[in-house]
Amino acid sequence: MAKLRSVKGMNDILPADMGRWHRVEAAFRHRAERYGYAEVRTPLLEPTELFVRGIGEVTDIVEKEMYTFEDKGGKTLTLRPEGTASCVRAWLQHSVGGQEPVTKWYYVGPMYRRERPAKGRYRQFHQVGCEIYGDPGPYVDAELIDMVVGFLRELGVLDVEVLVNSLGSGDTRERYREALVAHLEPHRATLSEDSQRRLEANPLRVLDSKAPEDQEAAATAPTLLDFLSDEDRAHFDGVQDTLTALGTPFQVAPRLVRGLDYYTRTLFEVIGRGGDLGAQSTICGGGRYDGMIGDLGGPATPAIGFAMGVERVLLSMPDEAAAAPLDVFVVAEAGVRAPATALARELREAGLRVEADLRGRSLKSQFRRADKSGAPVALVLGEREVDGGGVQLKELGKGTQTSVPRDALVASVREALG
RNA sequence: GUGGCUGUAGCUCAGUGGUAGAGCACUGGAUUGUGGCUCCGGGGGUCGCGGGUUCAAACCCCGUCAGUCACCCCA
Repeated sequence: MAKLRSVKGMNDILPADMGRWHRVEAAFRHRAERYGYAEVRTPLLEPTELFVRGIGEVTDIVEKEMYTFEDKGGKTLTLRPEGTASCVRAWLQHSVGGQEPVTKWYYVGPMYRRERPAKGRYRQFHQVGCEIYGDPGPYVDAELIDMVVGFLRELGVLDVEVLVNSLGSGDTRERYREALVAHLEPHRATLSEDSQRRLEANPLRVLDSKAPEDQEAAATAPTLLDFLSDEDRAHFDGVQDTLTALGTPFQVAPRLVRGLDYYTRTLFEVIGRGGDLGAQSTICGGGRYDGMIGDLGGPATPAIGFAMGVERVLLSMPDEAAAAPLDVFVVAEAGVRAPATALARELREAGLRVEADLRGRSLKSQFRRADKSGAPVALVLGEREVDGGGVQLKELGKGTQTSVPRDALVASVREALG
C-alpha cells in the first residue's frame, strides 16, 4: 500500500500490542533477578569474527543468515544473530571472571537473522536469555530449566514439553559423529537429499529429520547417550535427578541436537504445544557450552545459557483483556480548556493517568471518547463548575455523577477508582 | 533457499469481463451542557505494484513485491 514499508521480516510493535510485550519482559526481568541474574546490554553490532568463531563456521546461521557488511573503515561487522557470543565477549573483555567466581547475566533485546519470514520467525526478532559462567553444574543446569518453566507458567503458557539431552564433552561428540556416519553411510543412497548433504555438514541433524525415508536409518542409529563417558553420564544423571526433585516434568530426547556448534553436555529445548504457534514451536533453546570461552581465547570456564523467543512466547500466551491505560478522562467545554488543562495536570502530578480531548468538540463526542478510552472516571468541567469551584465526577461504569469540590478532587477520584 | 496458497477501505471479507460493496472501526447529528443501546448522515480504496490480452480487467495471462503455510533452520 504505502510506498515506504519496514524491511521485510522486521515489524513495528504498535502501542496496541505493547501491554503484552511489557508483561513478558517485566515477568522475565523480575524472575531472573529473583534467581540472582543481573542484566547486561551489549551492542547490536559486533565484529563478524566473534560469531564465526563463537557459533561455528559451518552452521546455517553463520553460513547464510547473518547481516554482515563492511563499515566505512573497512571493518567487517555483523548484526548479532544471537546473544550468547556477545555475552561471552563482554565477560572476557571486562575480565569479569577474575572478579567473581560465578557470573549470572540476563539480556533482553532484538536479534537479526536473514531467514525466510514465517509465523513466529522474523528477521528482526527478540530474545530474552540467561547465561551462567563458572558453574559446571549439574544442579545449576536443572535450576535454569526449571526457571524457564516457571516463567512460562507465570504467563499462562502451560502446555509445554521440556526435552533434555546430553551431548557429552571432550571427544564424545566426535566419536559419536564418526560412529553415526559409519552407520548412515551404507544407507546413503536412500537418504533424503537434505540428509545426504547433512551427512558431511552435520550428521547429528539426520537424526531429527522429518523425511520418511530417513526415519529407518535414524531409528536404528546408535544413540549419543551410549557414547557418554562416566563423568558425562554422572553429570546428565545429576541434571535429571535435580529436575525430578524440583518436580519439573521433562523428557529425555536422545536425538535432540541443535544447529549451533558450541553446545556440550546438557542440551534442552522447550516446545509449546498450545497457542498460535505454527511450525516454529520451539519457545526456548539452550544448553551448556563449556568449550566456548576457551575457544575464544579465555580461561577454560564452564558455561550454560538459554535464549527464548519473545514473539513465540507471545504466540503461545493466552489472550487476556488489556488493562485500562487510563484512570480519568477530562471532559471540558470549549471556553474552559485552559482551566481543564490545569486540572488534568494536577491529577497527573498526583500520579493518575489522565487524558483530555482539548480540540473543543461537543460534550457528546468527548463523552463518547471517554467511554471508549476505558477510563473508569470522567471529570466534567464547564463554565458553571469553574464559577462554582467544583467539578462533576462521573463514574462511567455505573453512570452515577456527583459534584465534588475542587480542593477535594484527587481524594474523590481516588475513592471512585477504588 | 525450495514448494503451495493469498493480496479489494484502518480491520474481517463479498464481488470472477461491463460505472467499486458490506459489517466493524473512524466521524457528524437525533432541540437548549453527558457516553454505552438504537436511528439517520459523512469521510475513506489509482482493487499490492508493473506489463500484456480485450471495445472494456478487481476479475484472464506474465512478471514482481508482500503476507502466509509446509520444508529447511532455529528462538
